[in-house]
Amino acid sequence: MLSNACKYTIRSMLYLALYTDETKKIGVKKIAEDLDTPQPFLAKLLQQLTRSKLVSSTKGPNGGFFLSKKNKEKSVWDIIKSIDGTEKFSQCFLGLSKCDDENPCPVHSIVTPFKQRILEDFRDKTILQWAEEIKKSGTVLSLRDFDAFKE
Amino acid sequence: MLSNACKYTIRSMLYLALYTDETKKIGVKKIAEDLDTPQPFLAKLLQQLTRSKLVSSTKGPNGGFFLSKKNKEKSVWDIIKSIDGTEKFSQCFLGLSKCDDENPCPVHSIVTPFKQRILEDFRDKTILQWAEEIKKSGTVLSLRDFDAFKE
DNA sequence: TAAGTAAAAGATGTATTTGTCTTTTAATTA
DNA sequence: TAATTAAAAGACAAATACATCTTTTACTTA
Repeated sequence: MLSNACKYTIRSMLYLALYTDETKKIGVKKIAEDLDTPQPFLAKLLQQLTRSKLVSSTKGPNGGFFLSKKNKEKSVWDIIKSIDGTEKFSQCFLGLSKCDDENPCPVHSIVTPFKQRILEDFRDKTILQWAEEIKKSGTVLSLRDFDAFKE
Repeated sequence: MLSNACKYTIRSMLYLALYTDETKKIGVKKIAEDLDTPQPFLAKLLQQLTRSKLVSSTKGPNGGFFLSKKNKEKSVWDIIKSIDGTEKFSQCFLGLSKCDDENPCPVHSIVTPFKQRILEDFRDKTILQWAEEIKKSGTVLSLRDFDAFKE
C-alpha cells in the first residue's frame, strides 16, 4: 500500500515531531542512523518534503532538519500526497477496473470500511497528534537503540 | 498490497472458475483479451500457477487453461503464496520493525482487524465460492465487454 | 573573511517488477 | 505421420523503485 520511501518519510516526520523544533535541529546522518534507513536515500526524501513545505531545514553548522509549529500541524495524508500520490487509495484491492457499491468485488465490503477508517486518521489527525500517541504508547520507531539527544 | 501480477492471476482464476472445466478450456490469448491484461505476461503467470498445481492446462488443438474440480477448491491465499509470497501480510503497515499489540504503531488497531478479516476470506473461501459470489453480484472482471463462450 | 558544516541538486548505479519475443515441446486431427 | 495448435521455457527489454555518489550552495562561527 505504501512504498518504502513513504514509510521512511512518515517515520522521519514522527521522529522530527518528537525530537526537533525551531531551536533543536537534527542532521540526516543522525536521523538515518536512528531510524535505520539508507542515509542518502532519506536525504533525497527529506529534501522533497522540504520543497513541499512539510519539513523545515537550515544549512551549515548546527543546521539540519526540523519541524516548525506549522509543520507539525500537517497530516500524514500530506506526506503520502507528496511522496506516493493517492491513486492507490482509490483503486480496487483486486485491481478490477469497475468496482463500487453497485458492482462490488469479492472483498469490497471488507476493504471499503477499512480504507475510510484509515483515511480519517491520515487526513484528520496532525503529525503532532500522531507523535503524542506514540510517546504515550511507547512505540519504537526503529529496532536500533537510539538517544535523540545524544551527540 | 498485492502486485499487478497477483491481481492478474486472481482475476484469471476467477474467470477460469466461471467459464472453464475439464471439458471446456480457454487459451491465454482469449483470457488476456477478455481480462484486458498483457498477454505474454499473463502466460508466464499461468504457467507458474500450473507448476504450482493451481491451474490445469493441455497443449495442442482445443487445448488451453482450465480449472479442474480440485483446482476450484483452492483458495486465493494459495494464489498469493505462489505469486507474491505472504510477507507483506505480516509486516507493519508503516514499516516499523517492532509493531505488535504491546507496541502498536499509530494505525495498528485499525490495520490488524482488517488483515484478520480479509485473511479469513483469502484462506477459508474456495475459488469456487468467490466465483459464485461474483456471478450473484454481477461483478465485472474487466471493463472490456466479452463473451466467454464466443469463438 | 576564511574554514567548516550541512543541506540542495544532479548524475549515476542497482534491483525488482513488469512486460515481450523466440524457440521448444506436447497434443490433436486430418 | 504431417500439419496445426497451444502451452512451456528461457532469453531479452523497459519501467520503476530503491539507493548512492559527487559537486554546489548556503549558513555559522572563529
